[in-house]
Amino acid sequence: MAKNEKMVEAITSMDEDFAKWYTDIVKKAELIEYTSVKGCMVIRPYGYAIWENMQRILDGMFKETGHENVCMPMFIPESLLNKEKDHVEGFAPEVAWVTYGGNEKLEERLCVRPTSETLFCEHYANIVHSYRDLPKLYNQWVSVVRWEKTTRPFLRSREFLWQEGHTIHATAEEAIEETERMLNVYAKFCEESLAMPVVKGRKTESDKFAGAVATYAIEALMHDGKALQAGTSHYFGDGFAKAFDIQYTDKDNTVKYPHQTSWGVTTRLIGAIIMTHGDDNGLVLPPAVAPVQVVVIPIAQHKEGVIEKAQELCDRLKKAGFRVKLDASENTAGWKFSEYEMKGVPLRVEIGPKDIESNQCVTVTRHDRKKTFVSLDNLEEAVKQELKNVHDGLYAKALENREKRTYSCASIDEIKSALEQNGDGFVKAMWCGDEECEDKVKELTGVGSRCIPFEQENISDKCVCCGKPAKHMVIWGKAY
RNA sequence: CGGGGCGUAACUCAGUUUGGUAGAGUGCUUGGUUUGGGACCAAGAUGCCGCAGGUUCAAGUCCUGUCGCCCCGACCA
Repeated sequence: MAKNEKMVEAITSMDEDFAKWYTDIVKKAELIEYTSVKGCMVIRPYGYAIWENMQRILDGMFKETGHENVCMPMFIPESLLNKEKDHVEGFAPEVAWVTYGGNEKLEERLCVRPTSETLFCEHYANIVHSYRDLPKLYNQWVSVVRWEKTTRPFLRSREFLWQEGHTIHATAEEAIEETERMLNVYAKFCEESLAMPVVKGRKTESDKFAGAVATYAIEALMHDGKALQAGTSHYFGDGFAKAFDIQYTDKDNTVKYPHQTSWGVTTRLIGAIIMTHGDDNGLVLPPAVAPVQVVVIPIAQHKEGVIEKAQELCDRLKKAGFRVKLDASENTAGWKFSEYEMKGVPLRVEIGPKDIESNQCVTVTRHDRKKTFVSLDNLEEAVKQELKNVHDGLYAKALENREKRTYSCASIDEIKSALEQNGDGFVKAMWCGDEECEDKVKELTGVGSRCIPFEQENISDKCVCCGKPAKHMVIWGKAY
């Protein structure tokens, strides 16, 4: 028991201080290291491997839906950024500027891309001339810079990695369809690869992307009851096309403006995984993106034949396509157990002299520490099943937390008391569509609008704030 | 940008009130004993005390300035 206490001491408990728990995890699981520039972090091999797995899966989904990867420059001349009014107003306060090249002051300053709509538009204006040139379905995997005032690893850093899809279409219908398609891709990815349930919906006018006609988002609920935007997809209409003079000649020989979209997810998703699945023993990784899915730990490894047998299991699992690691280091077995729990490895396989005698091994699932004795004859099949159990278990647990923390409220007082009694969470409440009411709800209750879910419910007929006829059910919450 | 906290060994921190040889635990290295939930013994290595001025015989400690980081708000992926 004394030993157990020591394990818990290593990480601040979630209940005691969620923010500190979070930073403990990112440091102790060796995901990141801080650098001398505020808000800029080193993503260490273990953290980066998670991102690489996400990239691989998402990139496959993008390719399947017809997209091509490109790479835009990282600098945007000020005049280019300024072309679309809403867009520049939204981003100007947080861009970083380059004013010198070597010792020479630049004629025109360059901003370090905070997002690349303007660059894609400039490019599209050059290459799109005919309906035959459409659509263009482009994506890029790059980093962007936003000079944030308050920073947190993965959740809000000054430089972050992301993918940004930018597409351009002949018709509004096609572009809207694309916007929805990619939002669905994100939702599918979150649920099937990250074991993270999400709510799909549309952002309110005040919350939409700078320059967009409509912004759609997937919203997830973290373990502490705060909401996290996990991905966004924007429909631009022809606003950018007009601002950047992108035109094409249609079949009917008339000149038209095309319609555009953009969509993105970022390394913030790593933060989402941590805060959705993690516990007081450390990180818990969904098997689909875990850098190491299975760790093999030899027990009493000094005894003859143990390491060899452990190596054999490791090789078999590798051959079967799992990401597997053997830890034959000098550390004690107990130390290794804690270490890989800290690092969130979904499944542990223990093999010792007693197991070898009876042709078995022990598997332990990370999220519930359930031990299972497995015959070595069907190791691969059992591991596959246990990894599925971890994924399903994580999803169920996350969903349960979200349901437990989702409150339907018909009045401001109901919102207040629900949050007070049960803690932060998603509040479902009706809204008249008026921005004044949106602001007032936030002011009175502390929760802001997260999205207008596609799946609507009728909580009541009246706006939760002003009592006038309601237009939508909105999900409200405190945001990261 | 407001409020709070903190910069001393790789990490966590003591030492600052009252100036006087730079400390502890963990980790690291070496050797030995251990090994089914963060083992034990012994020996060792490791410091521009964030940075720059100032006061003083003497500064980690006092004064002035400055930089950075963390947390909480407001804003954002």
